[in-house]
Amino acid sequence: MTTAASQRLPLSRERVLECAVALADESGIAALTIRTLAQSMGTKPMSLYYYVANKDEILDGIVDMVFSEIDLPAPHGEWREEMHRRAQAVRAALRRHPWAVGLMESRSAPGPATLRHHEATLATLRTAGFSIQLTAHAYALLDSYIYGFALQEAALPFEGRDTAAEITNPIMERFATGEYPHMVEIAVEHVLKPGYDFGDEFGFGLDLILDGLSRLAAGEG
Amino acid sequence: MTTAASQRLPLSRERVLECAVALADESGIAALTIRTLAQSMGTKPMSLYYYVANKDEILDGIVDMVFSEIDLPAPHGEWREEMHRRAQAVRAALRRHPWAVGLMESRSAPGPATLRHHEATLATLRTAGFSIQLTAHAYALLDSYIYGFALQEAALPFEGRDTAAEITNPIMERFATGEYPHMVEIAVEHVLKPGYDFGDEFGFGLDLILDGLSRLAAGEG
DNA sequence: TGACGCTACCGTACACTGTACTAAACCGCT
DNA sequence: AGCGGTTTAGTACAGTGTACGGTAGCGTCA
Repeated sequence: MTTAASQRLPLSRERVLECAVALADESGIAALTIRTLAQSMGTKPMSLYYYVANKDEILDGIVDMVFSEIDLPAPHGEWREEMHRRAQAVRAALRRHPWAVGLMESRSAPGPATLRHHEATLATLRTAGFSIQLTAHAYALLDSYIYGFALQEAALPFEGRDTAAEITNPIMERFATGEYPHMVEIAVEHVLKPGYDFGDEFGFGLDLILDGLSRLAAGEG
Repeated sequence: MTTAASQRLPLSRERVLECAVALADESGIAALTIRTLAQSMGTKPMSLYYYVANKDEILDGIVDMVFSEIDLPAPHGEWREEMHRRAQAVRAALRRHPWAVGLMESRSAPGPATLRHHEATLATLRTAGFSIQLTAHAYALLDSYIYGFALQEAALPFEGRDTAAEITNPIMERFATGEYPHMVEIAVEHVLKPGYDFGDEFGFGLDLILDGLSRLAAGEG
């Protein structure tokens, strides 16, 4: 009686979304099709439609799964510390799941985890004494920066420390014409230096933004 | 002799890309298929493949077309003014072509217009006396903010001034449970006020970032 | 006992996608 | 007139989301 069917976990909406995230992480969002997803779960395509209305719902669902991995900021903590931690946490999540950045543009129905995340962030700023206006400004600014940075990271053809050189060198040769001297300069003198990691640039911008907000918050409070 | 065929413009790579941009603007990037594109040009799908290797090349091409619409910054101008103008120009272009933001994540082969744009921007910062390190930091920061803002704008279900209210009101009713008090507060006291336009938030963050960079540049120079 | 409906799952079929392969039409040359 | 490269089309195929219609196993009730 130990058939494959009896051994495998029962289907559920949760499990469908978990497997969808895993599949997108491994093979990219383009490889996430109803058929491959069903196969990865040991089922047939149409079985999934019992738990999920359509593929769009899967896409909305996995974006919300990503938010559910992110620790919420503490509304009564020190705002700058909380915003710093949150920013790093969001970036880390988007790095683990690069497909999520591109997905956000097309999905407009936020899930419960997403809403909880937004709510906790707004609460932290308001509790710290930010005016409504400044809260809105700050949130738009911080999220724009975080998402934009994640977008650029996702677009990079290399990942992490040192690997830049291997990839970039062949490309650089096309630039030997001298048409792009400043790009070459930045590449040679900065990006191709050993130990370079684009991800390290994140902290610079984040601190600059938080410094600017500090100044404004002090002026308000 | 005035057949449809003789009247229509001759095909060319340029025209294929122009029509692709127009189609994506009108109907969204998902509607841009080889068949719909061919139909919009009054020809048959396979004819396009003479001018373009495959669909990926079309996608790379239209991203580059978007960059080609953006005025280059002047390397010898006042850097802050040039960066301000450039940021606004990029955002405006990404607003006209919202699909471009999502596309950037998946395309990693930059076209000539894209490269020229990067080169001119880097040149402006370096000419203004920014160190290599600060130039790299500043560029990553500015572009992250611009792209992230455009991403959020593209995800909004409404567009421009005032229309927020019409869309948001029905959604708000679901929040009447009191689970998200701060989101409701921001919505009621800020977003739903007459004259609100999310796009106006762009200037706030941009000025904050440029202020921060000014301080650092002054410290360097 | 047998009819019933509910849950969980699946097989088939259809319209649509990108594009490989093949063939035909066109056009400037000798 | 005929050749050869350039340009355009037709057909076909595998892969996509999913509508439609099952089926197998259950508990409930007459």
